Amino acid sequence: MPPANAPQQLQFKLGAAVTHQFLAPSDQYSAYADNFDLSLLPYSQEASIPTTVYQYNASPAPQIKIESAWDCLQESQIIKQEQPTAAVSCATSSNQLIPPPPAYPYSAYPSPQSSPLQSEFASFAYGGKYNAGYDSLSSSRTSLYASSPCPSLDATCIKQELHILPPSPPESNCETPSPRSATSESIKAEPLDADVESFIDLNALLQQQQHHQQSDIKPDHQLLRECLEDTTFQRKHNLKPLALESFIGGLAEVRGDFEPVISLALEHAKREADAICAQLHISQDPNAWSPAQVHAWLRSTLAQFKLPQAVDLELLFSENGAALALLSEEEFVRRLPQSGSTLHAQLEIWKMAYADSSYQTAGSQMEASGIQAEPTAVTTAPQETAEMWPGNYQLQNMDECNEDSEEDEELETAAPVNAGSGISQALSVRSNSGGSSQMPVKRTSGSRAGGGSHIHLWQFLKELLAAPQVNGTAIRWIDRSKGIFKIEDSVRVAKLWGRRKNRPAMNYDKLSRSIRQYYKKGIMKKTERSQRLVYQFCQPYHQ
DNA sequence: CAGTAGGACAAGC
DNA sequence: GCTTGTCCTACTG
Repeated sequence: MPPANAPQQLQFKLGAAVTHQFLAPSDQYSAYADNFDLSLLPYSQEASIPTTVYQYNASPAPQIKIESAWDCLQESQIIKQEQPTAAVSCATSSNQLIPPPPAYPYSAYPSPQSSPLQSEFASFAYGGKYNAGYDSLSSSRTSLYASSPCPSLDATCIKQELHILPPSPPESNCETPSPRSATSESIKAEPLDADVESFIDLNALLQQQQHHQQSDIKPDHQLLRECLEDTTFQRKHNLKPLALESFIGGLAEVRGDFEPVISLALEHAKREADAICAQLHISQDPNAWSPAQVHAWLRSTLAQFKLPQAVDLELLFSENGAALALLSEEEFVRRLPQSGSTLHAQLEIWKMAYADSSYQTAGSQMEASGIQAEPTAVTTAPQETAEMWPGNYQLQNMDECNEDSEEDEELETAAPVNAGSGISQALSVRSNSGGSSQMPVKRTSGSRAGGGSHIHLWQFLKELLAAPQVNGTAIRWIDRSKGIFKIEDSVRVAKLWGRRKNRPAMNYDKLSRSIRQYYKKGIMKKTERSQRLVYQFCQPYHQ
C-alpha cells in the first residue's frame, strides 16, 4: 500500500512540473522539492524553449505529449520488476512517448472535465485512492501507476513536450471538451510558432547550472520557494499558470496513449480476479453476485488489503452484486470509513476489467460470426465461463510502443496506439448515450509483428470514431445515427492507418482508394450530398 | 491543390 | 478468393 499522501504528492508534482507556478502549502513544497529542484528553471537562461507552450495557432492538430512523469513511472516501477515484459522494453526505449495513465471508467467518471468527480479521476489516473486496487492486483507490475511512482522523480525525468489540443470544431460532436475549451480561464499564453517543439532537457540544465547548485544551496527549500515565486521564467517563455485541474482534464485527450499500461494492468487485474473468483466460487461479473457472494468478495478484499474485517459486514452490505456496483464511494466510506474507499476502488477495477473482457467477448463473437453480423450489445453480459478473462490482448500495444519512432510520436497522442484495444474501446462504447452500442470492432490479435494486423479499414475507422476524445480532431461523427463521419485530418488518419497496418507509405490517397472499394461492397458510401472527406457507413456497418 | 472516382495489378493472408 | 496496397489517369471544386 502506498503512503496515504502519495496521491496528493504525485498530483502535486505533475501539476508543478507543468505549471512552474502554483500555490500550495509548504509541506507540499517540501514534498516536491525532495524530488525535483525547480531552482534550475529560473536560472536557465540558455533554455530558449519553454517547458510548457500553448499553441493556439498550431495546426492542424496540436497534441499533448507528456513524457516526464510517466518515464519516471516506468523507470521507477516497471524496470524493477522481475518479469521482463513488453512494458519494460517500452520503458527502456529512449524518448518514446509515454504510456498514458489509465482510462477512467466512464460509467464511474463520466466527464473528467465537468464532473464533480474530477478529482477522483485525477486520483485514479495518478495513483490516487485507486492505488490500493492496483497495488493489490498482484505483486508488482500492476502497481505501474498505483504505488506512488515518483519518489525518484528527478531532473532526468522531466522532459516535456506539451501541446494542448485545440478546441474541437464548432460542429464537432466530440463528447469531451478540449482542454482549451474546458480551461480557457486557466490557460493563457501568447501564441507561439506552431512548429516549435517545446521541451526542456533538464539534464542539460542540470549540467549548466551545477555551479548554482553547489554554491547557492539554501536551507528548507528556500530557493525552491523563491523560484516558485519568481515569474521571470514564465514571462520570458510566455508561460502562464495552468490550473492543475485543467492539466488533469486535458489528459483525457491522451488517454489513449496510456492504453498499453491500462491493458497491462487490466491483464493482471483479470488474472488476480480470476484466481479470486475460482477461490470464492463467484462470477467475475460483480453484477452477478448474490449477497452472500458480495460478502465473500468483500471479506476477501479486506483480507487482501489487510484491512480490518467488519464484524457486521453482512448487515452493512445487504445488496447483491448489481446493487453493490451502483454504490458510490461515499456510500462505501460511510459504511466502512477505513476501508470503504479501497473496496470501492477495487470494485471499480473489477467492473472495468469485466467490462473489458465482456467487450472483447462480444468482439470475438462478432469476429467468429462474421463481420456482417449485427452488432452485439457490449453491455450485455456474457454468460459466465471459466475463461471469461482474456489473456492474450494485453501486450499487443507494446510492440508498437517499442517501434515508435520519434517522428511518429505525434501520432501517438492523436490516437490510441491501438485504438481497438483495451478499455478505451469498451468504455467508449459504454459511454454512448442512448444506450446504443457500436458495432464492436474486431480485435486485433496479439501478433501483429512484421505484417500489420488483419483489421479492416472500416473497422479501424470505427475505432477512431469510437474515441472522439482522442481522435476528434482527426475523424469524427457527423451523424452517428446515420453512420456519417468526416475525416478532419486526412493525413493523420492515413498515417494512423499506416501505422496500424505497418504500412509506412500509407497516405490518404491509398486509404481513400480502399474506402472507395467499400462502395461496391456495400460497406461504405458517399453521403447523398457528397462532401469532401465525408463518408457514410452502410447498414449494418454502423450502429 | 486536395479530394474524388475508378481501373489495373500485385501482395499477403 | 478476398482484401488491401500501390500506381495510375481523369475529373472536380
